Amino acid sequence: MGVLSILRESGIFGCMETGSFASEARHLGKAARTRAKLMDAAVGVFARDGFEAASVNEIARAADVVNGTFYLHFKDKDDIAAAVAYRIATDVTRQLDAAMADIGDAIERTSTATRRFIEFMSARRDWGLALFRAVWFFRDLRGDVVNHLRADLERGRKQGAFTVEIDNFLIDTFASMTMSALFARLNGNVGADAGSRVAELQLRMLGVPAKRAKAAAWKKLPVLEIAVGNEAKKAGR
Amino acid sequence: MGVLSILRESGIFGCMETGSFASEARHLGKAARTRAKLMDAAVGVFARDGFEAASVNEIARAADVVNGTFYLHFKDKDDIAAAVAYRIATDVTRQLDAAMADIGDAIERTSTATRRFIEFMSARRDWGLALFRAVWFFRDLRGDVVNHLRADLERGRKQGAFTVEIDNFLIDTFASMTMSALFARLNGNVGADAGSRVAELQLRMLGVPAKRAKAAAWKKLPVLEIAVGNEAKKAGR
Amino acid sequence: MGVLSILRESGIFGCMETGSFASEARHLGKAARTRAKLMDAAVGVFARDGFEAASVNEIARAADVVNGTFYLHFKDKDDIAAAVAYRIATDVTRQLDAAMADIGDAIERTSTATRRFIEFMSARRDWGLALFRAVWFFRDLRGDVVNHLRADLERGRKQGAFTVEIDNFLIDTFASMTMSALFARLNGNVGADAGSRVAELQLRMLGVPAKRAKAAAWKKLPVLEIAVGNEAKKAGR
Amino acid sequence: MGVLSILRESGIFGCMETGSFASEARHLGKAARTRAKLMDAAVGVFARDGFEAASVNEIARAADVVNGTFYLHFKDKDDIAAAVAYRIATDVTRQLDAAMADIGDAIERTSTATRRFIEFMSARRDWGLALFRAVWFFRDLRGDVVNHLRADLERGRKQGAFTVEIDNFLIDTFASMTMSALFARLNGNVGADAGSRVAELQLRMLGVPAKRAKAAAWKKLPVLEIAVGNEAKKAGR
DNA sequence: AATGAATGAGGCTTCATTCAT
DNA sequence: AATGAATGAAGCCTCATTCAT
Repeated sequence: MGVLSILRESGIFGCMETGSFASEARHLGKAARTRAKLMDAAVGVFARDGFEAASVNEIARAADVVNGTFYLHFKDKDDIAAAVAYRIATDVTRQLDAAMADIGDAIERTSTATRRFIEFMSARRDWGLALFRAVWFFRDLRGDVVNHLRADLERGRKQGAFTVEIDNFLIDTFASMTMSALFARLNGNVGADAGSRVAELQLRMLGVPAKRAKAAAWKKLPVLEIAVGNEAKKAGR
Repeated sequence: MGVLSILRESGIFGCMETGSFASEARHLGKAARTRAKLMDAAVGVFARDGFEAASVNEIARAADVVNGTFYLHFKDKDDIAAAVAYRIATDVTRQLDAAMADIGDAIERTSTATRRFIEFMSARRDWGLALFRAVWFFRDLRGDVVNHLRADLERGRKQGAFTVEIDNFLIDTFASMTMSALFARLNGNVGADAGSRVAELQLRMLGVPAKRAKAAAWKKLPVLEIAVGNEAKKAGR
Repeated sequence: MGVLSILRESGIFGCMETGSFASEARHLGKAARTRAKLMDAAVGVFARDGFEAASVNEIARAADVVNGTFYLHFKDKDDIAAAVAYRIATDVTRQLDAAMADIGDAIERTSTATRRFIEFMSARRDWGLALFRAVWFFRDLRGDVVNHLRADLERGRKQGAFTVEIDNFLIDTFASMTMSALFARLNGNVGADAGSRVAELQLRMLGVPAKRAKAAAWKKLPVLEIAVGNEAKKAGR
Repeated sequence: MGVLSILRESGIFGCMETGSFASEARHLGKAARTRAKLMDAAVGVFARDGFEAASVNEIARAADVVNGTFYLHFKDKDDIAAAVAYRIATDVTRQLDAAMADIGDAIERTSTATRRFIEFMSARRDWGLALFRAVWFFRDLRGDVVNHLRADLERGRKQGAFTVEIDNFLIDTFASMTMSALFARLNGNVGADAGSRVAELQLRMLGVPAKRAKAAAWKKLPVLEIAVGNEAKKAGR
């Protein structure tokens, strides 16, 4: 079974009408469902208005509960933002892990991480935009993701594939390139190849020869094959 | 006269007590002086509190005028932000132009632009932080600066120094790397070599051979030489 | 049996962990026990936060039941306050009655009532503080206690011991002196002799000669003697 | 000229329609007038609802300004309460001082202070009720008044007129008697002789012989003579 | 030009109370 | 009997904006 089918089964690339959190909480208690509704609403409002401009009232309204209900579930705006950030970080990390479980080569891993991250976050438009509008409050998201990234970069360094020093500065630079590409993608300033484009640039920056960089960054990801294929569907479920 | 001396005479690297805008407006009418005071105050407040959290009252208080006076000069917070952004963009552009007036080589120009920009914005800590805290409202700042950048990148492409396609996506990526380095610098996460470090990475990304990239990015900038000596003026370039 | 042993057996001077009301309701139905738990909690919260600042939610939390349960037992905060006040008034009256059953002399009765009241309410710190923090809502408490007081004062008047007119104004004044002493005691502004001190002042005010007033107010109360001795039991009644 | 005529001329016993603070601020700036209006309104609301139940919104409404205006003049409810308490304390102290300037005998001073205080506070019904409903927040009021009281009591002790020890406990008891009488007066439970009645009781308590106590407490205060007489006006000064 | 008092909308938060389970 | 989620009114406070002086 291919990578994307995993994603698919997890419901992540499914329809978003009811909100990702809410649909996961469908079978939980009432409180959990309301909490999830609020979190979905918060993501939406953060995405639309940005974190600062978002108001608790607005989040509650978007979640279709009265404002008082909000405080039954969260202490304040920071609280729900932290909850959302944590959930997104967890989800992203889990998905990337799954998507890259069987890739050993550092060059492949590095470019795949960038491409999958952008793919994933643009599929969940609200998440991506919320990230975009509230970067500073989604700081936590960085932790895990960055740790994985660092590991891959260091592996590449040891394998001799990358010729730059791996430190926080490099990682920040690398990450900001990915973010910039994601934002361009979300804003419609670039097509579906945003991931490949930026991945290629990143590899070049790291010291990968141009040719190899292009090959790795544009290599078809198993995903696509599975997405269209027939036997995939069988395998799908 | 050398590059830095231009910067110096412009008062930019001097002390900031009275605020950059106010000191420039010293000889203008009272209205212009108040307007400048407000703009300086706004930069400071944006830098300290971020754009969203900044309040008109706070800006007025920081400018030492009553709140009502604000509205004599600006329509609202967005208005003053735009004015500030425009002035900063103009200043930055002018300074970079001056600093790079006599550099012909695209590789040199590109890396110098990045390094000077970071140098300049970290010297004017408030400007940098305001940019940092209010990126979205300083969007306009991009316009001019980006145009110059595009010109240099295309020149490099034509000269055969750069081997990537120059389009908006590349420019965004390039700019986000510079920004990321500036922010790291302002936050104290990296030393004074932030400019060189990121410039080297940018050149590698653009296709400049590692050795050449390192040489260009870390080359001593004429600045210092020019600042002290007389013959430096000759040596300047 | 002596006076204090009555107090002791009633559990009043014992430890307060479970709350006075709750421990009395130990053998009643579940509803009664919950009601008692709520009343104990209410006293505690009134004592800590004052009546106005106390919230139904807080009382319920302190009683370890959910907020909805409160309304099964009381209409609102006033309702539970009234219930608490009634119970406290009843208890106090009962205890004072018991403690003074065998005292005939009006001077003795008057000073003993004041001293016992202060002793009793400072032993039950929560009750005293609740009284202190919610005087206006414990108005009802006055009724019974005041009636007894009036009887003693009038008796003293008839016996010729007191030389002032006994009316509501005098009783209010007398009561406010006792209260003031209790509050000073609860606040730690005066020691265990608060009762004797104020009783002496009250007797002087009523017209009792200074010497006699001092003697009556500072006379050792039977309590202690009775509490330990055996013959005390005889003396008891 | 007699004491009361001073009070009268000061406008204090005059009509209260516009509020004591506001009428004093009539000739000050707009801000001061609004501030005074708010303080008058606050006294009224405290008197009606008590301090805890009073809301900033309600005070603003009573002062006929919008709620936002409140915060232009006071930080919060505590702030205005402190301002009001300070003003009342100052006024009361000043009036009592004036009313007792020429009394030397401690017995006279003590009973006059009590009687004047009650007279003064019941004339300013709102002040008295506010004191009544918000004792804890008018703590500051005690400071000055109590210091004067202490001085008079100690003077009496030294003169041999009082035979009790003068300490905080006694002063608290004494003050609570005065308060109790004031409250009875405000509630209509006692007539205009409340001051004399309680003053007599206080003197007895302090050790003044019954006869002397009665004489001092019920002695006509110059006020009354002046209020009615003609020659008083001459004598006034 | 500037002042600064006033406005009123809107955000945050708590809490008494109800109601379906 | 008890639960606990939800409600919505009401209180607190800030702030952009206006306006008379």
